[in-house]
Amino acid sequence: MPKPPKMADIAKAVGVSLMTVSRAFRQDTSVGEETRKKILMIAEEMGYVFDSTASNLRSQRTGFVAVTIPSLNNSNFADTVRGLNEVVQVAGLQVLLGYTNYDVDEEERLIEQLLRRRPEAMVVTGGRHTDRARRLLEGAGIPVIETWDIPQSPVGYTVGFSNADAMGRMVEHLQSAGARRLVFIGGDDEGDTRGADRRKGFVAAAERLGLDYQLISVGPPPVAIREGTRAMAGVLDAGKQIDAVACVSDLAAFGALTECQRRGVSVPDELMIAGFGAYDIAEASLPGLTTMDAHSLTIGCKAGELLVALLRDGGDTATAQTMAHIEPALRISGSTVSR
Amino acid sequence: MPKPPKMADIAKAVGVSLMTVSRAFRQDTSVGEETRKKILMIAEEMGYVFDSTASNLRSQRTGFVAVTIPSLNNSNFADTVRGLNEVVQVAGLQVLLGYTNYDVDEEERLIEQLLRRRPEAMVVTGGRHTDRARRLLEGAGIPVIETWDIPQSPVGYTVGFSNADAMGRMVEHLQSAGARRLVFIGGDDEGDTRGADRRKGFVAAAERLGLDYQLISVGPPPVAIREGTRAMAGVLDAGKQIDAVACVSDLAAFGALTECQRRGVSVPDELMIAGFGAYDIAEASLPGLTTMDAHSLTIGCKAGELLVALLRDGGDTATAQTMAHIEPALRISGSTVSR
DNA sequence: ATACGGGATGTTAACGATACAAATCGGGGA
DNA sequence: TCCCCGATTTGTATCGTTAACATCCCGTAT
Repeated sequence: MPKPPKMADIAKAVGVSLMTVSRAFRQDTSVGEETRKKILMIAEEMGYVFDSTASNLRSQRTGFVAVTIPSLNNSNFADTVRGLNEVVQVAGLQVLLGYTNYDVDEEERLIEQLLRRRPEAMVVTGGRHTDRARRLLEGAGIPVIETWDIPQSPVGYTVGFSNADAMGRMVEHLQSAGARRLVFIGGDDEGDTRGADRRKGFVAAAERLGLDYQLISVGPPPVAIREGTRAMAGVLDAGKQIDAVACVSDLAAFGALTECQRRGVSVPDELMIAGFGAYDIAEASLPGLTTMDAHSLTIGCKAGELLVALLRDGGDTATAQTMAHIEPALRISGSTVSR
Repeated sequence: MPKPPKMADIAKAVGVSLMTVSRAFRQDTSVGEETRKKILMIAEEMGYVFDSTASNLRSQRTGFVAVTIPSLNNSNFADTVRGLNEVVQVAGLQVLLGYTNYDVDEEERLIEQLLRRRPEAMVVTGGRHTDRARRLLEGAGIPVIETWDIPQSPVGYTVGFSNADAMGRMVEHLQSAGARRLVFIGGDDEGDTRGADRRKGFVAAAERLGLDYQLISVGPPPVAIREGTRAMAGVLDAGKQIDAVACVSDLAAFGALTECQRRGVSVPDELMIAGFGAYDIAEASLPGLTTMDAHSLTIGCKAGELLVALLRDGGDTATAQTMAHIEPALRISGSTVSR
């Protein structure tokens, strides 16, 4: 098999210099209309495919945006990545995605792995990192955006909200709907700071409002439908009288809901159920799930826009605010309020 | 800000040659135990981060695996990517993901975009491509794997199944469960060959078995919960007597199911509903959804294993079969059979 | 003692594009 | 007619790493 052609080969074939070919492949540089057309035509004929690896090295620009998320499945992060992707791809950037599996050590490995690729910006989920990960991020010399959290001491930029406050508002809603004895269903806190914050917010609000409460942990995140079902079964088996269940995610809430239905427990009349995240299923289930819309997609879009602006201005960071707050919205539906 | 250190700087600091540093960062090359330890220590101290862009260029290896999928949201492909990712990442490969949005022209653009990054292998969803896309894939000189389909004339390797046959089996199941008048709910075929094949399989089986049927299209894919709800509403409004609804995906089936429940139509007694894809929701809903498990995760894993093997052997393709068939499994549940 | 082998290290020249600076070419104004 | 200007094109060095080959050192077989 013959070696694939490179720019020099095109140049020879067309009868121009290497540099002219190079510029013909870029948008804005000055090349004669004729020349460019000819070059592109011959390149296509010869089956030339531009080699970014060389370009990346020489220009010191990769067009990569590195993104770390805990998990793609059973989580809102997929939406965030989608929003981010849509925004950055029109700017000619390519997302490099990595999964931390809710583990900060894994995150550290991942961040180092990704930084080797010389991304031009880094978007991470959450604000808790190992010391080394922090050092790596700070030393990388690229914009860093932390999402889904409001860290106490951010590394760089932030696009997020307070998970604790959001869950607190949910508890307030449950109280105002008449609930006095609550249960929180969530995953292990280990590594999932968002889940942990929601639990903390739940506890804080419940105590502030003088409500009776109990916490249930179902194991490592992500907390999906199955876990919600199991936890609900446990709660109902225990036989303790309760009024409302707040779940760390809509998936768990949906699992809890179906378990109730399976056992003939009427929702919301006998028991209210609340979720988190505004998944599609919250709207579709019967009854609909009351949930907290964290605007996952918007978080991604905002992060993307911020990042594109930062990269365009070339470090002229004055234009952008350091901390974007995306206020979650309470969506009340049939699982906590009779219709 | 001082420029980030490179290998040469480490070399100087440690007092060895550049090459020794380079070797120290790789696994298998011969470097003295002492020397390596010292190099790694000083590198860490100096905050050195390996630069793959240079390595990629010189070694002509990127460690990238390019993957194109129609959509990450509301689809099985997320699982396939997850499986693929898990397998290839232990081999030190990084997935480069792109979304075609169920459009072959978009796919062509994407494939070219991705090939510029010089991936070492390419995994695409489906077997239909533009001529140019095909040419690009064939000329890239890397292993190409088509998934989720069995193309008539594959570009390279295949990991998939016959969507038509799978849906045919579903129709057989519905018939044997007593259904005679069927409805198929799917998206526009435009670009979604998998959906189109399922519809074809539905039609073929229905005609073969002498069943009455009707086809409903709900617009461009992905076909999610909302679309299922809407389509079901349309069917019920039409008032025509039917026995079973087969959906192109579990999400649509779930939407259809909840719409029935909203209207008091008993499933499966008055109407059977079948989905496709074995999403979590199929198991969790009440009643459970009868579905066709296409083994999305397995498809990804198999593709990953194949690809890792191909890359290790360095083109010694004799070891691997060209076409891996992953037989879907029918999962019968409460939405088509009374329990 | 000499030759030999193999592990550890060093030297040089790429990989394929782009930054930067310099050269070429017409054409309009003095 | 000559010079200068902008548009277009060219030449050369270089991005940071690794392949390929050369060298050195030391223990062991002969």
